[in-house]
Amino acid sequence: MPKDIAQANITIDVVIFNIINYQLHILLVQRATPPYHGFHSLPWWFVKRDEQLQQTATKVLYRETGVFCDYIQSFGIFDEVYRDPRGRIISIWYYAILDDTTIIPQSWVTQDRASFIPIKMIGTLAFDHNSIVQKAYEQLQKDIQWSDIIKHFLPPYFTIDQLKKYCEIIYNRSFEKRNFTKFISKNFTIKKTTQKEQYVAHRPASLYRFV
Amino acid sequence: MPKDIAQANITIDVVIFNIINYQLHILLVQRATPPYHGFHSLPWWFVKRDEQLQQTATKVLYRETGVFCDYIQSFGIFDEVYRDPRGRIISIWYYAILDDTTIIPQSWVTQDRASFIPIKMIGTLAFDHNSIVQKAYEQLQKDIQWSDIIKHFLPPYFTIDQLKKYCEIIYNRSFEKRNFTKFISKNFTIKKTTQKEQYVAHRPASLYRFV
DNA sequence: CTAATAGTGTCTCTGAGACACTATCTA
DNA sequence: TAGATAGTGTCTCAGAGACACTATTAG
Repeated sequence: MPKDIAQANITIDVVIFNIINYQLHILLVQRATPPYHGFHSLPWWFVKRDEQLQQTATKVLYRETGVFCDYIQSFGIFDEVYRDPRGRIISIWYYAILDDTTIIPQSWVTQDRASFIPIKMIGTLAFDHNSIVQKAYEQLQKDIQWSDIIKHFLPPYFTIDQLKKYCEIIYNRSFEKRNFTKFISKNFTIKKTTQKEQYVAHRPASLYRFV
Repeated sequence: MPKDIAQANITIDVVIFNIINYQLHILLVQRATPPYHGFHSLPWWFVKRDEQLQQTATKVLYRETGVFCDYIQSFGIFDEVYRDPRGRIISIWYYAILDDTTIIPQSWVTQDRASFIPIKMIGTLAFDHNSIVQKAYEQLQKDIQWSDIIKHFLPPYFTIDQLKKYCEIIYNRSFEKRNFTKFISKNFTIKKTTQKEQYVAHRPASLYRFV
């Protein structure tokens, strides 16, 4: 093996999406040290010797939320040739989706000041994290067109109206009820259950689930 | 920095696409050493200390073809936790597009037995390279929907029929001439020139170019 | 003129968008 | 019954597909 091969440290940055109160949120951590002291940044960590990248991403998610999720996906790489004496660092970006019934434990595994911030309220982040968030959001919008990924935002049982609202949030546009119903019954593999929503002061909607 | 952080070597694997004689080809190299001795594999190389990943990808392309191209794009990562004493290796996948007028120099920079193989003729490749090629092809098809990437396959001046045939090759389906004309004039930024194709025994078609 | 492909007119069909209607539940 | 949302019927419009037509070149 040639002598001048890069020996890089690898870090995983994770953009964690969650829809709370019908608003798209992202998990951010407040930095306690320079640089960018006090600024929000994406949660990240180093890949350890015997870890797959995906494992590290899962661990970063767990460390900040106390939960695991079933959808975590790589969407890009950032490589800057550092002159840092500690060596070169390569960042690999992941995004993860949490469904809105996930209960985030109150006591985090770490002491990081992590919180979900509405994506529309995000200010200036540390490093180039604003552009990473933007790229993750664009990737999410693209990926959702090719699959059933939207289901990872939803609880196991949901109403058509809820699915419609979640789609509207991700796509940042509105859909007409009738046309939306026609679209999903043609393009999604969802199934009507015999159950109905409860505690509503009107005709209750049927609950559906992904099959 | 913690002690148990992965110090990985990074390699770049490149899937080089080219349309030759109206067939989609991929550049493959015949392996001269075990493992998979004699099998075809994708061209690859290590990232050097002071190189950006993209630079390495460009160099891999140059080394095998003697040319540079203006479209080269990352589309995935492969990480296996090697127990190899030389250390961990992470592979980053790129795909590149060459246009069909590119003259590939006869004497390669390296002595690798590199050749363009029609994608439909590819047999069993070394390692998991069959699945990488498949992923690259899928990514190419997706990316082309969002942009003018098809132009990188084409010479600077081309006819509508040529553009149509190239689209048919990438999408692996046929288009109807009239509808295709309507589609591209609405969705592509191409411009008719005053030039016409030459040496044809029939009405010559106008030449177009991307703007 | 003929042969061949370039390039266009227009009908159909499918699916998104718009909007009004009926259905079914609680209070 | 009133109020509210669930769920459906159907018209319109834009774009893809199909197909036949006219245009223009070489020989």
